[in-house]
Amino acid sequence: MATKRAQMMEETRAKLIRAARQAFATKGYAAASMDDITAEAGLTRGALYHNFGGKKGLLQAVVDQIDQEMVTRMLAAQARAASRWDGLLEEGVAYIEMALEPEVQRIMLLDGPAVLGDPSQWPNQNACLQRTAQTIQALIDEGTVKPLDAEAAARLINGAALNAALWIAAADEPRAVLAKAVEAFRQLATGLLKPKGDAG
Amino acid sequence: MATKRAQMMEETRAKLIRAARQAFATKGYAAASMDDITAEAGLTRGALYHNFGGKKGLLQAVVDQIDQEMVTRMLAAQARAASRWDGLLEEGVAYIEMALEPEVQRIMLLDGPAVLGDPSQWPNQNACLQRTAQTIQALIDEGTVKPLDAEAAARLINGAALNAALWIAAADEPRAVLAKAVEAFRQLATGLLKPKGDAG
DNA sequence: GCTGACACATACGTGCTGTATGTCAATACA
DNA sequence: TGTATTGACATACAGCACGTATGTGTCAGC
Repeated sequence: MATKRAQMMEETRAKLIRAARQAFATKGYAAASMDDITAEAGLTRGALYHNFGGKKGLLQAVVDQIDQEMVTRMLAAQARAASRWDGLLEEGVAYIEMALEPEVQRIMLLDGPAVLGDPSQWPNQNACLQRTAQTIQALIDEGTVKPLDAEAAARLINGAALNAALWIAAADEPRAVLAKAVEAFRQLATGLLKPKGDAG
Repeated sequence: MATKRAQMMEETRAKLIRAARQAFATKGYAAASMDDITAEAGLTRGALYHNFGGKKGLLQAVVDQIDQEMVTRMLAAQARAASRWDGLLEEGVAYIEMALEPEVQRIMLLDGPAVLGDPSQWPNQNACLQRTAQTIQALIDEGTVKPLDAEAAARLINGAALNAALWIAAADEPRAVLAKAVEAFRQLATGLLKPKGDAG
């Protein structure tokens, strides 16, 4: 195998990402020290700088990993839905529920945008958002949704879900608030629907 | 006058907030050093710690000030509208437009939540959000809007506007994107409207 | 088996934050 | 009016974290 070194390197990257994910989620990006992270991974800052170029690079790697996981879950949620429209709603609800997890909230919704800038500008191009935009475009094409800019609608829908999630997570009784938020989300989303019998 | 010292203190607070606002907006919270800020204000870190307790306290003060300004502008936007429903839409549009300003974006939308936590937990209680919630509650009471949780709807609407703004600000042609976003926002918001002839 | 390259470790300098202490002016009081 | 005390602010210091520059051991190629 000509890949022994490459394999080792993948392993160290994985260990660093794992430790960083833990530290960023619990302490936040600013308060998480690179010495602690690398020590937790059984390494030193040398490995970190070699593999990720710096602290921001490590955060980027963590963000990319979580983003991928979120897309997977959104696809699963959509696949369970009866119709494409229901699929969009389920995606949104799945997004809200994922954002309840402290890890997602802290890293993806708070520190990520603050440190790396606007999510839509991330190298990964924010796969979650693209998923939603594609679904909305399909709904426009099939005539279910009003003919408006798919990306704009996706941003608004995702933004609504995002803020709902932040609200829920900070609430005293997350479960009760979740129900209210999901209900409001479903109602709000109907604004995108084309009125019945419209010429289109 | 027993207020000479108090007056001086207000002046120093104002100077520090002004300098901090400038620095936070241009360089971001993390990259803005307290030495630079206080020097710009013609003071030292001693004054800063005495008046605001630390860097986070200073950010909080800046956030509160901007929050107040935003409420003022939202009230003005609502006042110009013909109906209460239009007022809600105009508030949203005003919010989007304000979020185009780098100062608002960087401080209120990125660094603020990341450093101080969820906006709804801020001491000031996020006046912008409360405004929107009040307006929606009034619309529910008058029968224009479906009977749902006003706070939930406000969070979703504000979140949608917020993300639209982040998107616009990062776009190559902000003006063109603004038009698309505002249109999508207006359409989305109709999801809150009660269907005509509904019993309510 | 030797050499070059690469992955990672170690050491050091710099800058920033927070605190502890000092100083001077303004108020209160006699 | 003179003095004591409070409080606003300045200064000095310690600790920590980041980034870089340099060193070291191990793996592929000839």
